[in-house]
Amino acid sequence: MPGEVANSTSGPGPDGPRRAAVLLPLPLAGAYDYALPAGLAVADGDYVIVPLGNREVMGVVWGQGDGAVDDSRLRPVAMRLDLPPLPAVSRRFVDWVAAYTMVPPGAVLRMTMSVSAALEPPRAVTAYTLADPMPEAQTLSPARHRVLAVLAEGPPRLGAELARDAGVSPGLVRTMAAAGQIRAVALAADPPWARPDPDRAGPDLTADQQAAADSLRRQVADGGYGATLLDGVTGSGKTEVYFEAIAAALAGGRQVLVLLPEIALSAQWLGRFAARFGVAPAEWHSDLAAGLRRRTWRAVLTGAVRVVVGARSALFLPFPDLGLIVVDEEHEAAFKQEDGVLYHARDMAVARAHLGDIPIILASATPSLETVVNADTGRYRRLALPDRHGGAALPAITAVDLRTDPPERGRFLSPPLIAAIRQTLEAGEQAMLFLNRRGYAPLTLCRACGHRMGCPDCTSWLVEHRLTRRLLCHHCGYTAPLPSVCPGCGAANSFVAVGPGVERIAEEADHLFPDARWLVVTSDTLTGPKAAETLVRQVHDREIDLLIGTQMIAKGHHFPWLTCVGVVDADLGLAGGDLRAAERTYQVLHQVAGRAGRSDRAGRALLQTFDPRSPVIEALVRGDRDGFLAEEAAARRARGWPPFGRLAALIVTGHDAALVDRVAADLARAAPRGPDIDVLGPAPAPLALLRGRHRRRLLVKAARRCPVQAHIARWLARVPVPGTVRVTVDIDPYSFL
DNA sequence: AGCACGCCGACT
DNA sequence: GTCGGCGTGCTC
Repeated sequence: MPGEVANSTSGPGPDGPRRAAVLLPLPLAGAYDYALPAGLAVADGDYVIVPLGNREVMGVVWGQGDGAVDDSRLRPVAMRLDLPPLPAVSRRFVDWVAAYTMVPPGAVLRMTMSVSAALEPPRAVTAYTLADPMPEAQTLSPARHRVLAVLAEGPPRLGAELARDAGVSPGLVRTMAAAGQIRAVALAADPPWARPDPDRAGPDLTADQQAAADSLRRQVADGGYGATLLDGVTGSGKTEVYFEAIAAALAGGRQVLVLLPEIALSAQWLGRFAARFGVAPAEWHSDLAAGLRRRTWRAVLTGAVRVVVGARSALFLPFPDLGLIVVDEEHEAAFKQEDGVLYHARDMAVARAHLGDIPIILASATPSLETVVNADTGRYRRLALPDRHGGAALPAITAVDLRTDPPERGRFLSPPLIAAIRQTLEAGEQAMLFLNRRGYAPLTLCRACGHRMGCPDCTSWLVEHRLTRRLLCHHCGYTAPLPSVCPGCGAANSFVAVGPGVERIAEEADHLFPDARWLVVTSDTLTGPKAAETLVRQVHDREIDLLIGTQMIAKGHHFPWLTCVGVVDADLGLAGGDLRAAERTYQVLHQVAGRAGRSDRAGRALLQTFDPRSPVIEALVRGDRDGFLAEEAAARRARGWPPFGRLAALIVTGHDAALVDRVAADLARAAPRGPDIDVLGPAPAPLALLRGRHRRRLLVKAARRCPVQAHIARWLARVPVPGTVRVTVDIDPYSFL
């Protein structure tokens, strides 16, 4: 109401100016207080523009202000934006995530507002329609006639569209408008969002799928918080099952969020969604075009968008009426954000569901141990889909012992694997070679002096990439051409490539199978949704015989003629001190193996390993996922590791190694210790030097019920840290680098 | 996050 | 002698 004075946020006293706390999307310690000018009424959640220093920034009203800053220092709120407020549940979520991850709330708010010009009103666009009066026909060229003919058929058209349909240049359209031969009109830029239709008939479900779908539908209809693990083997049709839960939420008039680990590779997912609901969902990910990003963000806030599918950042969209969250491939490490605000999107999604009092579905063929334990203890419900859709069998997995069946010297494919691929190709079927390492060789050394090519800014070797003829640091992106002489001794032609990357495997495959049409698939070669689409089509049309790739080829595409998968180095992920190394190796190898034989053709997978007796390899060969998880759970319980205990990492970084060491040592001395909490370290991080900054790590190990954040907050408060040294807290770390 | 203020090398 | 590199500190 214009001129209204009383409102929910003004404070504190009757004498001073009315004030409002405004949270800014910046890493400040908390909300700042601003004065409310007479006549401006604001409520919690309102988007406002406020002065900050010599600029103006957008923020969100966050309560009434605590009065800690003197009235005289207050600056006035510049304006309130004409937008629906940030919903209360989103505000509580921001505060909750900030407290949990130990970052300033403004840093979390930034993730809910990460839209350039999000708050500008929709930009009007120019469209064209027939002029009145019409120009005299005989004076016009054929091209101009075509423009008029297109416009005569219907509503005003956008310039680019009109030009395309009339087969003329966009310039001609503008020329005609300037000459008054057609008329320019302003149109609202935001066309309405198509609504997914929950009542369309879905695909036929098996009895198992139907039972699971019915159960999920009931839960969504009943509403309220509840987490469900949808545990289905590869190819069991999990997606179709949770689509029914989405349908139920849509039928109830609620919004839905689906989180996927890799939105770029989800063309097939989008196709299935469109088949079920008639239209595509709204997408949300980091490389959305600016205009679409702004439009999508606004439409989520106004409720015009009903379903969003996105990467982890979609979790922070301002849904006013979210009724269901689905996290697909919930075990994926890609859900852990590893820079900026360090959070795990799956865990935060569960918290979001809790705060919103709505159901959440976690889907996976190889669920994380965390989720499995939550299901076992009854915190989560479990719905199992044990059978492959259409009765297709899981591939037979065998281990190839590299000690008894070694490759030729200087090569990486063993005789049994070569034979299997040859057989597959001769049968006219497709094969895949998996190696989770980009480039040609992970290490380049000088045969003459032993010099190893390392990154100047990181503790890591430079990886040779033959496609680009360069050395590349996979940690910081440093790149340099391969030098002509050794920087250590000056010898020429002395470099040897040590170890394989996918490019080297491709070279070997090309030599072994000269007639096969092969393709290397990595993040270097598969750069966008377009490229992914092309790849899928090429494999589908059998223009490719052999795929060679990294993790990117492990993802859920169904290729009916792909019947043989070779894992070049099954031991690769097991090295290093990562507590989830075995679990992750199981998940990724299971997923890769599952690419083979998904239709009526039997598939097989061969794992090259130096340790076929390791629990991971044995479990994969036996197909004993649950046995593996039980063993893994027992081991972690015995050591008090997650999910039976809690971890947090402190990473101390700075340019001055000695100073970093001193701060890390000071922190260790002041560390909290007790029956429920212990601190290990400091140790140089495995990447002791990253992007030119020296790193030391401390690891906090605590009991499950220990309030780790409170301990860490008190701890950091009693250790002075110079400004040049940064201490980052990683709650529930996934990476130990 | 910006943006200004603050001290040390290559230019007119 | 200045221009400007980015390290450090502040923004209600």
